[in-house]
Formats: sequence, structure tokens, C-alpha cells
Amino acid sequence: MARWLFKSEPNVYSFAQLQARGQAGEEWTGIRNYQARNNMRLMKLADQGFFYYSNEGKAVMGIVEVCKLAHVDSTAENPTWECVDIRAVAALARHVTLDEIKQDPKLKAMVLAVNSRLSVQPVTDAEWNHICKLAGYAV
DNA sequence: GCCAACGTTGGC
DNA sequence: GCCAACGTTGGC
Repeated sequence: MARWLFKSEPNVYSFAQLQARGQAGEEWTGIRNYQARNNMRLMKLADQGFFYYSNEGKAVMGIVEVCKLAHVDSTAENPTWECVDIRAVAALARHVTLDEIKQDPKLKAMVLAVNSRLSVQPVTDAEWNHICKLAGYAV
């Protein structure tokens, strides 16, 4: 299973909003970046991801999973742009901050720390496991 | 609120 | 096909 990271600004779309959608999840619309789109095209059902707050918060907040494969973004003006649907799996009791990630030798090579602008990015198994451990989340 | 980093656009 | 100009993202 592949692991990913989805970014959102809390005042644009919060983790609580995603949780409120339950099993139905939410179409992850609005991505207008080729790298991010390509990452979503690679996703498979039940792939998991971190939900990260950019700008305000700057921390990994929760765990999500892919519940619908890539399809044309219903908000896009042309079919170039695709997205997956995701749903909330669990909120992390302990958030893992960007600061921690940058300071941690095991995490500082993460895409999040190296290319802060990519809004949908891959996470390695090692990174995934380490962040889950820091968050007190049993994989 | 500023600005660095990155991506995209368009003139040549 | 190069690159300057511009727009956007997101950390600080």
C-alpha cells in the first residue's frame, strides 16, 4: 500500500469537515498542479495518507484513505485536472509539527520539508511509520 | 505582511 | 526551445 500526504488550510477545509462526511468522504477538488495530479492518478483504493495543515497549524493532523480512484475534478474548467476522493480514518491525538519533521533526521528529507509547495505528495513507508510512532498512532 | 521558491505563460 | 515576467503557495 502506498502512502501520501494531502495538504489543506484549516480555514479552507478542515479535518473536522472531512470527518463529518463519514464513509462517503469528499472529492479532493481544486488541485491545479501536474505533479500533484499525477500523484493522485497513482493512488489505489485504500491507500492511506496524512492530512496536513499548511499556513495555520503546520502539522500532520490525521489519517485519511483513498475511497475513490482518480476522476475528472468536477470543479475543473477542463478535464486535464483530476482528483481522488478521500475519507477520514482517524484524528491524531498528538499532532506532528513541521518543526519536528524538519528537526528529525529520519524525516527531514520528506517532500514536505524539501518542497513545501507540493500539495499532494508521496510519503515513504519509513516516514509513515516514524510519524505514526511520534503521533502515538498504531499502524 | 513579506518574500523565497516554484510553476506557468508567452514573446522571441 | 529558451528565458523573462508574472502569479501563487506557504513558511517565517
